[in-house]
Amino acid sequence: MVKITDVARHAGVSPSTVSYVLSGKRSISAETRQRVEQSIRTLGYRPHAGARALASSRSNVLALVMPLRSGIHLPVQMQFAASVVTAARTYDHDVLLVTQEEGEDGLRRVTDSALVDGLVVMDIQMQDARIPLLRSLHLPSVLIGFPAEAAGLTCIDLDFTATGEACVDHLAQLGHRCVALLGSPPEVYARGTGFARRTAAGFTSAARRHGINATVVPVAPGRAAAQETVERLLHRYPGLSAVVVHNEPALGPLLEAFQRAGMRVPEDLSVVALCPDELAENAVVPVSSIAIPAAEVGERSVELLMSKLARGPESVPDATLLPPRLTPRASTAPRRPDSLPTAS
Amino acid sequence: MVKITDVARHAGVSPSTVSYVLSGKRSISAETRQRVEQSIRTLGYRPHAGARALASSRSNVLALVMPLRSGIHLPVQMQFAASVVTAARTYDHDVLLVTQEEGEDGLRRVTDSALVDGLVVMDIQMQDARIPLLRSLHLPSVLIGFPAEAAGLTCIDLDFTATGEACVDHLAQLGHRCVALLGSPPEVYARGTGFARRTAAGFTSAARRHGINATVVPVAPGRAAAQETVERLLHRYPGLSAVVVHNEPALGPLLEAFQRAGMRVPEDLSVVALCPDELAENAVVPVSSIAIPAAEVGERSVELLMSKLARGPESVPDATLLPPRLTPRASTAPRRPDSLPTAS
DNA sequence: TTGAAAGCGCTAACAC
DNA sequence: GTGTTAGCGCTTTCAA
Repeated sequence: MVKITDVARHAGVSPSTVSYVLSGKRSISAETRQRVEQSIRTLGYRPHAGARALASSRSNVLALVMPLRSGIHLPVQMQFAASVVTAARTYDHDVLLVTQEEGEDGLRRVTDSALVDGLVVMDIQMQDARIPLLRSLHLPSVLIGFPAEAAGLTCIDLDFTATGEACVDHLAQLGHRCVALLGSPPEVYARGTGFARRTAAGFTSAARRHGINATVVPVAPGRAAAQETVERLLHRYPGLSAVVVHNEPALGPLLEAFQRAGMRVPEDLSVVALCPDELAENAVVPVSSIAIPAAEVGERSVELLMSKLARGPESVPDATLLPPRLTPRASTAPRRPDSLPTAS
Repeated sequence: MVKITDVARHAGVSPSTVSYVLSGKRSISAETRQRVEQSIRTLGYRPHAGARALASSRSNVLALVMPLRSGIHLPVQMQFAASVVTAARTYDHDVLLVTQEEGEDGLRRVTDSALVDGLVVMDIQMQDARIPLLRSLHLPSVLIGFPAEAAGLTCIDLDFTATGEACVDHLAQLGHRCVALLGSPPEVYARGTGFARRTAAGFTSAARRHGINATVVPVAPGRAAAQETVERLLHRYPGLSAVVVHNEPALGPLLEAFQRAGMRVPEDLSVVALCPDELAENAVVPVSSIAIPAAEVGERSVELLMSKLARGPESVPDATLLPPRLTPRASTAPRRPDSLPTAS
């Protein structure tokens, strides 16, 4: 194994100079730098990670805590992991994979042993058992998603309020005057789950702004529930010409139910969904949609973490909300003049 | 931070004793051990990973090299990653995520810097550019899949020969006497790709053993090609009553083509596929299938790596082939007596 | 069965 | 702008 003293000898300098050339933590004359860099290259020197970590109390590794069991959203998760790894490499860091299942012990372990310099924690729940630990840690962390009590934590996610608004804006622009948000199961709203409420709030306020008739309807799981929801909805709002679906597993069943009710998409009904692009593209009718920007979330979360690492926790905002991007597909079209909404 | 000397003092022993209690590398009197373990617990001691790595030249981390871009097989990949991480934890190791895209440089980096003790490399190609490097490395590695030249490497994968055989055995048992293997695109066979050839070999030899009429047909990509392949096949083998599909993307189109040709599954045609369970379950007709045993591959690959680490490279076989497990679903049924094969 | 002490390879004062 | 050197916290001889 070639070590720093070998490089130093080869370049005719001291070990510290080699170290400083590598870290850039003090100025080095151009010619010395050249010589050292050349020696590093010809000797194929790579600093010993453990030694470096011990001496500098920096491992240059960050933990990515993610659910590895969950069967849903895999493409999104992978995209996310990929962008975290890629972004980390950009900052000369590696990524240690920690499973959600290890829970707080996992965090403790990688943290107490100084294995990692910081944490990116995915899949944050409203009431997340790890939050207190994360708060007490002296290591910086970035959370994907917002817990109920987010003050003092660095969180990042899609801006769901803006997302709800964007959906309505899109539909309003197409002339729709009566819209519904088909959302999560009732208990999700009851629980006060953040993203569901925020989407609904954005949806509602944008509708008000546009002077549009709007309603929010929870959708219980299952094909039957979807069918029933649609029937009731159409009965109650005969003028309905557009819906926003914020309930991934229900998207297919809902589309089917509308079709069965004689509503063609997009001729009779425009549909916007909040779901992964893959799902939207492969629906019976390709669905206009807004997806969680997984790659961007990953990249930004690493940037936030690196900033905290380099410039302290005050250097980043508590919350960063990524703007939604709506991809128009075949499921949204201008409202047909004959499908006027009934007076609200 | 609590360090080993703190524990030593607290327990009234020397640092080395604490170290030995932790590593078990020399015998400790029961009462000393008790005392030390108690001190460790009350102080919440966790060895510093870097210091340990430096002193012992073992990082207790292994690299998982996987493709993070690929859009296919995600569930399988995730399952695999999950089982690698879980198995690694079993051996008190952590997992560093390295992307396929980093290629040989990535391997060099984590390897030369002593970041990891060994490597699990997924998605090995027949002609894999990383093989020479992997060979020259002094670190142990385990490859998922078999390259063209596998001698001296530790490789693990599903036993594709046995898989081809198992499919035929299943069909023969159901009374089928004329079967076809609908395989990969022609160029895959031309390239001599290992798993494709091995499956075909197993298929053919089992058919011979059973005295069954068998043919192997490559399937080009695309819906049209599938349709054409089916038409030609049925024309040429009017007595065909069962097929094995070893071509994931073609499965759907092939099923459709058979249906269009008037062959109902399983009444007129039994179908076995080699694909992820998820795909098999969600096909038009749930398809009897053999899946790559991702979780098992992951677990076993870690076991192999740990064995090489602990007992040397000679302690493990070069090749480990996992036995196929066929899951019967609705797509296979006894041959109908009236659909007798024509004399071959 | 246990302790003392010499490093492991690097970084970061401190000195010039 | 560069060199000297004292650790970083642990493991592992060597010695008892």
